[in-house]
Amino acid sequence: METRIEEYTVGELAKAARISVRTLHHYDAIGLLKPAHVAANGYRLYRRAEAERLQEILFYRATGMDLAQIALVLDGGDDRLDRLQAHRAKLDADAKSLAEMIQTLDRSIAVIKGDPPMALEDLYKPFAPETQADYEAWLVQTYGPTMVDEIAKAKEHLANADMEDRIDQLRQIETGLVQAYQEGQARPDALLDAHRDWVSEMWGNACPPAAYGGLAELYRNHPDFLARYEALAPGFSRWLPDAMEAYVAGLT
Amino acid sequence: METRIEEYTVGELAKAARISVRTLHHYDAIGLLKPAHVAANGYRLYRRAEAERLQEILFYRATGMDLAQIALVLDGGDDRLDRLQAHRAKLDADAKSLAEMIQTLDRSIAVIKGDPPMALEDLYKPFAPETQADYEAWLVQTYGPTMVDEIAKAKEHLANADMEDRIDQLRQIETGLVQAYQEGQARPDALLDAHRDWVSEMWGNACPPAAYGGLAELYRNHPDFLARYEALAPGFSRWLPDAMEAYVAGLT
DNA sequence: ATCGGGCCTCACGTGGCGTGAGGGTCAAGC
DNA sequence: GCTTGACCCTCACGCCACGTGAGGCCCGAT
Repeated sequence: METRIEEYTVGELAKAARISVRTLHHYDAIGLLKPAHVAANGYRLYRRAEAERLQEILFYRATGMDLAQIALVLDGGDDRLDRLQAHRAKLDADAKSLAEMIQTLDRSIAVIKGDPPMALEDLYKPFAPETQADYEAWLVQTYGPTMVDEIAKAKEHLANADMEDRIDQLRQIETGLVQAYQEGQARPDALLDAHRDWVSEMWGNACPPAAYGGLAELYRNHPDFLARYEALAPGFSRWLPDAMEAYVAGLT
Repeated sequence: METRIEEYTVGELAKAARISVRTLHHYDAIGLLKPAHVAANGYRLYRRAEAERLQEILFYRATGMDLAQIALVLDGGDDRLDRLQAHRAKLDADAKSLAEMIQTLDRSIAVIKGDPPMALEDLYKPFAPETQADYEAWLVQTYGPTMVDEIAKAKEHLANADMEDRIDQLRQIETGLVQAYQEGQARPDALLDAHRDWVSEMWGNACPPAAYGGLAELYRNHPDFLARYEALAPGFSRWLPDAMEAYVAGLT
């Protein structure tokens, strides 16, 4: 009873690792995992070294790494750590955009369900809790802390009764903008003037073009605004920031 | 001066929507967005209705929805809400698996950096904070609250000095298992007997086969365990749960 | 000799486009 | 009226990680 060297066929290895035979063929084809040798009949034969390498491959695959990167991590030189951290950064970015998608979708679902689409009052009085943080971060980064303080002061001047009036004004401006969008107007500059004035008053009588452009960016990316403007008319949430930026560009 | 009906060519629409012409061709090809009509020269011509539909498409695309689903959401009947919620559920699942990937990868990076790979003491004394929650949730779901209480009681009997001894024992068992793995042993039953005994004592002298199998599942999925066992030997983190389950299956 | 279950090599399909190749169309300037 | 350059068109292959046959060889058991 002679002891053969321990070797696995594709089927055996695939079963042990709970993957498909095709996957092993694929890894062979792209050079990621070659069999220890190929028998005369063409059969691929793997040994323990290959089985271990396969497990490593699957471990990294389970973290979402693509096969080319896995090959580099396993065979590359000293920069394993760099590559892993690069991958880690990518996962972070993915997680971030996923979180944004979820928020946007949630708002949309709420709107369709008939829940009030995040009342204007909440968006602007002064700003919703989550919105507030993003918004202030952006303000500070762009204009420094002074601006934020000024806005805070300006807001205190607005009594509640005033606020309702102002919200009504904004609603009218927005209705006009939606009409402009639906009629296909290219440059609703008069309405945007009014909008910028409105924002300006909210910000303590200052809204330089760059700030208005920044606000466009905020509208484009923030789930609360996105869902609210999308609810006004399909496509409006994407049109408005574009129009705002075109308007800013036109302010010579 | 006759007023032509407002129409956009592919290039104009693409530029306005900040997408590529190819994308419009693609949407036409799959029937997601057809031009209002095609001119005699073969040019695609879009009107405002199509422009709005495009904006809707892009809005949903930005939430990660695939084109077939978008078509259903836009053209389908009353089940818009269902489809949106189904998509929402998928995003949740994605987010969950992404979070697991990130944790696993983080542990691995920490190990490579030379940080202690999450000390055994922390994993088992009694359990790390995060691990604890998952673990208890699983225990409760599987065995009911009684079991959890019993384990808590059993743990109190273990003084700190005892604990160090026990950790040493576990380390020896694990070293043996790693050897078994690297030598390609198919059924390291004796070692797994020892391991189950060890676990059993931790759990107040009870570790039925099903519970041991459940532990295998925990090892297979939990980032802390994954990274720790992967650190012992490449591939070991995947081999061990398999071996544990085979062992359980063999307990007739 | 036959049968069932491996193993092999093509080779196309998936999704959402990118990126040419090769060729018609249109407004403007000469 | 002719050229130029910026549009437009239709194929058609490439990407990534395999799934899923199709068609055929190999091997041990009956």
